[in-house]
Amino acid sequence: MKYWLLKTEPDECSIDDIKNSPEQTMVWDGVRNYQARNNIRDHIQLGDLAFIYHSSCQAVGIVGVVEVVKASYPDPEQFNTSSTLYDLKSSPENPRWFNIDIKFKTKFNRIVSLKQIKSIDVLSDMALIKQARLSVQPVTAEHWQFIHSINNV
DNA sequence: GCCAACGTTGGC
DNA sequence: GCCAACGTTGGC
Repeated sequence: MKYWLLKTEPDECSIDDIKNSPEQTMVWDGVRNYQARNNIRDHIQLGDLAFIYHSSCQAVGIVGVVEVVKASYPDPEQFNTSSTLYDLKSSPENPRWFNIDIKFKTKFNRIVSLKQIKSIDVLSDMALIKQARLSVQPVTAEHWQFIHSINNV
């Protein structure tokens, strides 16, 4: 089992939106970056866990955990000409973009803020810091556990 | 809202 | 395949 971090703008989709969805499950779509796509398509597996990270908002940081309940499949919206996610250069025979489905697991009592993460030596080599714009990124078991230990204090 | 960082596109 | 121009992300 692997660990991940998924970025989202809470105005679009927050941890509460996931929690309040039917079956507490939602489609994770809209990823249009190749490295993030590769992580979704090739590496994320059923049963993996992921942090949800709120970006571009007042309180930036990790807010909870979700579980991958469906492995990658082509995003149907890339073929929908009236969708903002439409991609002219993609085809059903050779799809470019992939979704997963995720299910709410836990919401942290307190956010683990980006500021906190940046201030902790052990976490300084997280992709979150080193590769600030990667919206779907792996998290090591060490970092995963460390962040949980912060939250539990 | 600004703007630095950086990913993508497209001409050559 | 290079790289300038352009577009987007995301912290502040």
